[in-house]
Amino acid sequence: MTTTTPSRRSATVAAIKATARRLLRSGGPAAISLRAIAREMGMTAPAIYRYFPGLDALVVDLTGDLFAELRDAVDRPGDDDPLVRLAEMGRRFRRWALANPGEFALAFGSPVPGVTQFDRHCLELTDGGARFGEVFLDTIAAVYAVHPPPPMPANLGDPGFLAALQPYRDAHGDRFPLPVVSAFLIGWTRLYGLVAIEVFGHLRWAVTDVEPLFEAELSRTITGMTGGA
Amino acid sequence: MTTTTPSRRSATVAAIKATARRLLRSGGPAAISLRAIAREMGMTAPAIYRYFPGLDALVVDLTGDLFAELRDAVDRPGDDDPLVRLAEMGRRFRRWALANPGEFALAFGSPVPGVTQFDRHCLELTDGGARFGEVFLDTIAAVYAVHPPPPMPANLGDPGFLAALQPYRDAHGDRFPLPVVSAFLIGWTRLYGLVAIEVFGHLRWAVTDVEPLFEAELSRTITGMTGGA
DNA sequence: TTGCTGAAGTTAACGGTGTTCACCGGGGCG
DNA sequence: CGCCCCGGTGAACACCGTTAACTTCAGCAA
Repeated sequence: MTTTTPSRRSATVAAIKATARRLLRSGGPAAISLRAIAREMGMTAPAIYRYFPGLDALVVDLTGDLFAELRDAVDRPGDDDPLVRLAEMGRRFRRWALANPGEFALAFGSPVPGVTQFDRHCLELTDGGARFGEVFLDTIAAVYAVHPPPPMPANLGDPGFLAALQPYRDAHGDRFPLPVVSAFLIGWTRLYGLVAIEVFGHLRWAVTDVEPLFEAELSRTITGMTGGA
Repeated sequence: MTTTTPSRRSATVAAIKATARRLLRSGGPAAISLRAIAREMGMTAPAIYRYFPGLDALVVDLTGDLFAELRDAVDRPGDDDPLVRLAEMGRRFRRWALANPGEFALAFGSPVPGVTQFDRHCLELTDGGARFGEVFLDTIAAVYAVHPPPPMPANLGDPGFLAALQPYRDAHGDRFPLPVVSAFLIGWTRLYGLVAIEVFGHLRWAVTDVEPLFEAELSRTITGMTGGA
């Protein structure tokens, strides 16, 4: 058990991830390569295997950090009306994604590369996704502590849907009532769609500035959470 | 001008794309490589350069085909109520995406690889995206020929938003009235979000079966197109 | 028939990638 | 002192895109 300084190892790990992050910022996810990282650090690529079992593991680890960073960037504890806070969280999410497109692509883009890492990827990042969703779930719960929840949409009260919620239940138990979960799923899906379609440029054939659409859809979603249709 | 059989060349082009498609189906977008294609065809990789200027061009070409195929898979000419037809188109889109995740990732996933091909990619596929959106625009126009359009959401009547619609206008002119465009943008964004989040597995931490959520959001969106909030 | 031309494919090579293996230097501990 | 093992190197293998030079061969013209 030669501990040396245990901080030395973790410092190198942090340096590796910082270098990977820099490559991600400048060249997108595909620019992250072990050899490029090692080159920038004045090392050789095999040395990184002392710290990570492979490139995939490094990327997954980095992505986990991104979820935490994004959670901090989005979370906005305050004593405002939770509805206002929720809207502001949506805007902060969009702002972070637009400012960090490569990071967004890593965390929320298309995985599907090799079927091999696909499962491992998802399993290890389940925690990140769940903890990220928690921030929104908390705020929506705060909303429904003030405003009455709207009537549940059809299909979302079925026992089949309740059974489909098993993964969520494993992560969060019964901490949130069903209307909160339902509102979260709808709101998060819309927010994801708006931001992903903008960051990935899939609406560039139609519109140059997505912000008006975003604001319209955001306010429509927020107001829909309290009794609207 | 030794034409030989001009069909021979186009047959080889088709064979190359078919092989690429097969690799895409079995191993995702990252599995498409010139060497693998050539290997499966009993050729060598440089031979493919007689037909495509490079891997990127091949992938872009293939993606263009996917847009056309998807348009055919989604389009449902019929004399039903256009609202019913629109809902069925949404379901067909989801079904196609779930059955062809790799293809969906190629057409609607995160680009962002190298900044180089990014622009070229988008420019060449603008046409595909626009022609694909056309199918939905047509149907929504048919909807509003029968049902009255809902009140325009805030922000989407601003002159700023009208100016932002320039790319759309370049592609489609003034063929569709503003409420049609507005309803399309909202509906398409929601549909994209629902399907992408499911295909990419970003909701697997919460839910095993997205279908109830999809159906709830779909019907909410469809009904919202005719006077609902 | 001969000869040219151009399309289609090959081999070899360069630089890039992840990953594995054998090796080695040096610091902490028994 | 001697051992061990952590962190690093170098070489190698297999894969990738891409380029250049070369061959092969069908088809047309003189």
